[in-house]
Amino acid sequence: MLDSIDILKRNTLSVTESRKAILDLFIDTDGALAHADIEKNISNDFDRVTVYRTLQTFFENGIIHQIPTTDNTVLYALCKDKCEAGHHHDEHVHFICNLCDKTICLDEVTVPQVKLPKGFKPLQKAMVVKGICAECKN
Amino acid sequence: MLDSIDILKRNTLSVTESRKAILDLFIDTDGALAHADIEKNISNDFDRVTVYRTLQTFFENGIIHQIPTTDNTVLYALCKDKCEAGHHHDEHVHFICNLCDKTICLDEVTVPQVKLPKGFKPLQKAMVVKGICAECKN
DNA sequence: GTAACTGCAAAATATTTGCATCCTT
DNA sequence: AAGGATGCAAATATTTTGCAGTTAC
Repeated sequence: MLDSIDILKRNTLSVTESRKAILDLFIDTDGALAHADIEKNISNDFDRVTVYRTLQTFFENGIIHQIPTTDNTVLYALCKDKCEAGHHHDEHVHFICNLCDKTICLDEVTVPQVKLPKGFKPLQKAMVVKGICAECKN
Repeated sequence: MLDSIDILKRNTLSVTESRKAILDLFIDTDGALAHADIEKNISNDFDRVTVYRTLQTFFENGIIHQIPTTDNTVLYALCKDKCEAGHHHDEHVHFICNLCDKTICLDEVTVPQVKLPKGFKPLQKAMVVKGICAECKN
């Protein structure tokens, strides 16, 4: 089981209330979170600025990764063990449900290779699929 | 050759200075534009609000499509002929160059199929590849 | 002439920065 | 004790909304 304190220590980050709370929220959430989601769902009230800085720190340390969106937000989701700072292994597909609006990391589904035109050198790739998730299908 | 007036008429939108200018900018740009890019590069000065509303209108009419990003912006790019309002055929790969920072529509590269876990129903998909573009490669 | 588009003003929202204080190690 | 993290205040930036005047058809 994932433990927020473990994760922080493993990344040599000091263990503070806000970091624990935000990390716990990620652990408890089966999906991605935007800044606004965190503000809305966090138990204790932390300063908005703290949330920004915490997300930034987590991202820089490879604890969370970003998911591209088309709505002026950035979504973040927990990285799996293989992620490291600066070298994310988050090339899995992300699924956004049109009904429940959740964004789910399909960790087991890797982004397929794609043949690019001559001269293009791919370094990272991201894939986002929208549709109906397994929960809402029922 | 693409003509802004044609495009507007084809979509039964009235032909105004701002719409022509913004559309011309898209036509002249080999790549995607964010709201900020438009404000920066447009010749005449249009109100910021007009740019927002124009992008919205173009998007709703299927003239431009959105490209997901991880930086609190939305990128827009011209749709090819096959795009129609409400039913975009923009499932091509987008390439973001780490050097020149341009976002390029690889119209000829379609987003590959991907096998999702049981129960997930895909409706749309997007793929963004980062790396070095053919221009910067040299 | 009429409907639609634009610009302006202003409100609402989101993000960043500096600094003093507090907390973790 | 020292460095780093937080909260507050404030500056900056972004997006939305309402309304009056203007323009396209």
